[in-house]
Amino acid sequence: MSSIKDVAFKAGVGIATVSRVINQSGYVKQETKERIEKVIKELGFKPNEIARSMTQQKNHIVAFILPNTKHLFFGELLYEVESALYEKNYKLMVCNSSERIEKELAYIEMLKTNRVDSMILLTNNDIAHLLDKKYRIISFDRIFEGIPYVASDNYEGGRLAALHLIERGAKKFMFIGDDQQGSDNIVKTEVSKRRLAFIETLKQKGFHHVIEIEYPLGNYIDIPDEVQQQVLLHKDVDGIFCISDAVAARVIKTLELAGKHVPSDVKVMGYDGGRSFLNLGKTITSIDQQPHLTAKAIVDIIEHYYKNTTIEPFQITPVKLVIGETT
Amino acid sequence: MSSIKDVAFKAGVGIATVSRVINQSGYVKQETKERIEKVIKELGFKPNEIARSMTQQKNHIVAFILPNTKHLFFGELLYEVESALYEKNYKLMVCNSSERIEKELAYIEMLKTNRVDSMILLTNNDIAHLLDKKYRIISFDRIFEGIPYVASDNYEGGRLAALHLIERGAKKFMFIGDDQQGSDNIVKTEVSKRRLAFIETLKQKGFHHVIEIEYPLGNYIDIPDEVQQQVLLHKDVDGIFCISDAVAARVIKTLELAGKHVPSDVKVMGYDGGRSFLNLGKTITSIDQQPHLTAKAIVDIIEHYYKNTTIEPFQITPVKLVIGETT
DNA sequence: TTTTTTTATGGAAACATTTCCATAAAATTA
DNA sequence: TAATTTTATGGAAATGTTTCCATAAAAAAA
Repeated sequence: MSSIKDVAFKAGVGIATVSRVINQSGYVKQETKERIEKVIKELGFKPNEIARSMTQQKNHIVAFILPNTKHLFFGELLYEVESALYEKNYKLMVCNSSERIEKELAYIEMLKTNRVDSMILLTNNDIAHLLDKKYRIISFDRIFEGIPYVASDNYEGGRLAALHLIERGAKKFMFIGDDQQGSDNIVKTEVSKRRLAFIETLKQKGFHHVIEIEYPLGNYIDIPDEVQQQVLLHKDVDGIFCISDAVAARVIKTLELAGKHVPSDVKVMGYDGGRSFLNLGKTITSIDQQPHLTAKAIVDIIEHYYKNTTIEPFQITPVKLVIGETT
Repeated sequence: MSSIKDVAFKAGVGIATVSRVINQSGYVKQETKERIEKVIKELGFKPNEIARSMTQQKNHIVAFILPNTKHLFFGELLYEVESALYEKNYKLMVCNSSERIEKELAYIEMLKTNRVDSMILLTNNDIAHLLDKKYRIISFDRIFEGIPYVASDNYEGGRLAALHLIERGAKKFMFIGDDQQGSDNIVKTEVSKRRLAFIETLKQKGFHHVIEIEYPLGNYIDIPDEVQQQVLLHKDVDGIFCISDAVAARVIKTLELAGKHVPSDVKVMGYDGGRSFLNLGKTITSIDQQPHLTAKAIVDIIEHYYKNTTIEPFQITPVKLVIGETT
């Protein structure tokens, strides 16, 4: 690979002049510029990004720590984030933490040693104290002291769910979601507002009793048996709001295996947009977090980090009710 | 951030000696080594990976170009590849090409300018001619001249599917899969062996007529209406093998909406392991590509690139029949 | 014309490492 | 003891850029 030196030599100029042409900075005579550009083309010269990172002590790479790309919602979010970053000429590095704090820490170390530009963090571990303020960190859906975050409007999501289930005639409600009594190092999440809004909205409409079922955090794929048993225990429930489509799918299956019909006996809602293309049965009524909007907000904050030093503390993006066949 | 210079100064040694300690190379007196290590700890020194990349002209990053992380199988594969790379201390960069050749090319450019170690390529575009042999490229499931590739045993997958459907009593078969008459720039894929093996195996067992239905390549999420119509046209078919679980799910839904029962009327198989956690209805009988094995094979080849210069031309990993409720 | 400003250019330092080479001390062998 | 080998160390070059600074030519202003 030819270097800037080769270009300078062949064009009969100094390397500083070539650098100015590449970066379109400073003064360069039109004639000289054209000559240099011609040589660049001839040699097929491309600036070495590593050397550039060297002088600038940063590398135009954004790292994304998330639990697991196997989870459909995360796959979608990853897709949207990568697309949005690509537009701005950033590269994306991915870390599946599997919720393991040691892997998260290893990647944070990488953030420092590789001079990664910024890092998007999606975790339930409280690692805020390890994050020096000088690093550009954006949290998704989790609130860490002093760190900007992006989340979709979880409160509105919960509210829409409540209103929709009421509208469809449900009278007795259940919420199935994250365990709020988690261990010490679990951080405050925006997600918890789904539950809050659901319950508050129902209360406003005169429904004061909501059955709440907890399931262990971080368990994105398998839903524990005890949750399924709990679901079947409350036979009079006719409106269920689940923390995610994945949970909703399991709940629906549990109900149907037990002889209940969805939606005529029980209406069930999920969360994440019901976009599963491997959906064999009914389409799920769901709240769409519109990951393209959250991704855009994340990238906006990353850009913001560059232009201003004052940082937008947080961004809440709108959600949307998607009506399927389960309500 | 403190540099190797700071460490050298504080420990009263030259920077070359510190470098030797960091890299465990050359001679360093035990006593000196301990003193340096103490200083490293005190200063919290971490070697700057960008500077390291600078001298070595490579950066311990592997890029993965794939169509779309929203597709569950790709999400799984990505997960496994990242996990396997992490063990070997590589970082993973992700590119969703959306099958757009210009985005693939932009990332290949990046491979060159960023001195990325190696690149995993999953594409239907024939971009082999653009890939200089000096770059470390591994192809997944696609065959490019002179480029090593990894694929799961697609032939065996097709064979297992045929045998299983026969065993379950099917008599009249259908295959639904990738359009083989694609445009010029579509490359030879390992995937095509699924179809081949399916048909050959059926022939061996005395079933000579298999209905083949094509659907446009690269269409991972939506399955065209014409495919659905074709499926319903052949009313006597009782054994269907689909190119992926995503396709199978749609086919099953199509059949059931038309009043056919799966599996009593028609047996349907998919491909990719049937692991959809948003599976509302039946679990799908499928061929598991065991992405953890393909991921390991990919990383093995990447490692191989370093140790030997002669390259293993390809690796075929085993598949597994997973029996669900659709056969 | 002289002075000032603007335009144009290149040399060299800096970024943080690794590695080659030279040198010297210590250990081993003759 | 002398010669050789092994161990130990540091200086300096090299990696490919950007950027600061100096210098000079050209253009504008006085």
